[in-house]
Amino acid sequence: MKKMLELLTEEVTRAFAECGYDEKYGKVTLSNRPDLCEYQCNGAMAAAKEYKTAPIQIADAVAKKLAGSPVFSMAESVKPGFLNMKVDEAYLAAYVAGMQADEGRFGCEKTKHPKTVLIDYGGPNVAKPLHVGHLRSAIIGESVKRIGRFVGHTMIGDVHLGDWGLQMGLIITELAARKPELVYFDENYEGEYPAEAPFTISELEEIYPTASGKSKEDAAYREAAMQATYELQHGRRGYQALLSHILHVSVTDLKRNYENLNVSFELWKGESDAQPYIPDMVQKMKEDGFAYVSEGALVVDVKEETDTKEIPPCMILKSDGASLYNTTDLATIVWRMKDYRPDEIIYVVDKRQELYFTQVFRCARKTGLVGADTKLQFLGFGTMNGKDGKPFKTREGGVMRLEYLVESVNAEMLKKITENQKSKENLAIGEEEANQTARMIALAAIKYGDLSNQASKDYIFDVDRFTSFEGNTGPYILYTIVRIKSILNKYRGLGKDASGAVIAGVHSASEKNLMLALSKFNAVMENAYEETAPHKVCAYIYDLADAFNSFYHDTKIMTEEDETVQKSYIRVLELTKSVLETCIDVLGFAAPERM
RNA sequence: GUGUUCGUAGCUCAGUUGGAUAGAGCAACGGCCUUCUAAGCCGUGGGUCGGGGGUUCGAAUCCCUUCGAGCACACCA
Repeated sequence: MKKMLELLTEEVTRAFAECGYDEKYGKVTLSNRPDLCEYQCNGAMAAAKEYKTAPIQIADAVAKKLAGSPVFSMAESVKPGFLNMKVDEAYLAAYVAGMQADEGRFGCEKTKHPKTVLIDYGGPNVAKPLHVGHLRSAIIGESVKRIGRFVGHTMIGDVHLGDWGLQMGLIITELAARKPELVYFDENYEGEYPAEAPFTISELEEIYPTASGKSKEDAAYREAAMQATYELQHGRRGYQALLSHILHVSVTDLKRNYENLNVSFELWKGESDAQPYIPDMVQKMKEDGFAYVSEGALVVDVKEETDTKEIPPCMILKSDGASLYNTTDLATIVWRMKDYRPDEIIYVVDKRQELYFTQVFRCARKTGLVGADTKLQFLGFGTMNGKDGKPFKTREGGVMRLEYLVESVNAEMLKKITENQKSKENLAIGEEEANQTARMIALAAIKYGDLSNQASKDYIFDVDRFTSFEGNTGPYILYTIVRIKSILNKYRGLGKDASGAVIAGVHSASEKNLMLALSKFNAVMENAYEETAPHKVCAYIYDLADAFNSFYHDTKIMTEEDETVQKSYIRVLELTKSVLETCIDVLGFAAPERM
């Protein structure tokens, strides 16, 4: 379906043309004076210059042409040269009915030019628990992926595991110190290695920080870890067997954690997967004359004339010949292009890495790793701060595990639900349902709290505010959906059925308002994808929920006596519910049945 | 130092890409439940959009300048 604004623009454009003015002036936008009108067109003021005519004269003429239009119930010209319009009720109702007939899409067409988009988010490290720093990447990335998918693109999420480097050597070294008898450390061993890992996830999570701490104080220990890293990377069998154990144990745990956040990845690739591509890539960069030695390191210049500041070259190899983060990221681009040929790669990363990624992107482009037809997009997100405005920490000042954060919000939510249940004897839910509901609301609180802010800005993670059931919060959105579900259940409980009915006209101002909000759905979704801006979906559902709640308040649906009108209401409710559910689904959470 | 992002109500944030009287939520105050979930709805108060200058019919939005804050600036990831 065409967007409402497109349809209105077509109509106004026609009027401009009929008056002899250029069509480009007919653009209709949402009104910023809702007290005066629903839509407006400012084209007359722009046209005034070209035609040397008073804007109000142009607006008058166009308004006259719009009189009697089936699209507008009101179109008038105002003071300087505004065109103010209200959409016709029957026209609007028909549009909304069209949305409903469009099962699952609600008027949002899939893109005519579907792209393959690889989206890199998550970025957890193997053997280290997820902490709050991983939260934003997961939440934002998942949402962008879902929005893209809804709009019709092929979205491939890659977790991009941190599974390479010294950390692996550290773990192996510590393990060797604790259990030297394991076959993995026997260089002469030639048999098969055990299928069972010699450690659990909690041991692993303890081993790494211990080893990391020791290496900072003990030079010999650090040396051993570096040696182990080297041997691992150069094919020592026992160490590679250990690596796959570490990976397996760690990834299993990571998957469980991400699942709790309703976040999933199509690809579980890591930095280690890029390593095989490094030698050829570096070789080619040298041969093509892009890479040269500077201060001992191999670098590629990425300066451009339009730069407002000196951009340092992109380093490919350190002066000791070792690879580094850049090398891995570039080699990752190599396999991504080879295996998936994406039209676009989106990096959902902390915004502090922006300069670094411009270097990598320029280098990839310059050296031909990606062609001009592949877009590399940096989606940087801001820091999650505590109530004090400083980076989020535990009470002790440490990094908070993501699991603990989620658990504490779950607990807080369960407490609130339990309290609330006391006042609702007839709606009381069991303990198990309460637990599950609490988790759903908690997730909505966390995700909505994050996503409703612009991704690129820092934001304050305020548990009390996010878990509040009042105002612009996730719980408020869920509550609205639950209210709708409740009416629909009651309606069906009476043995009634409105499934064949059509949305028949507008019956009140609040219903029109609700329909106006509904009609924006397709434009919002497309725009949210184009601007990779989940917060626009949040703003939309808040508006929609608000419009619904007003409608709900002054419309008695169950006691409506006119059967046709009642069915029409029910259909509007169903559509509102579907649109809200579709929206929260792309944001990555869902609504319970009751709360 | 260079660059960059930002500064909007007491607090947390929007602001449709230059439009009319700058909007929400929280907090404060006042109304609305014998009727579909009051986790709701309706209303009141609260602003030199950091300051100054400019561009034009018109600026929170674009340009300059100034003050203030955050962040980044090749062998970490």
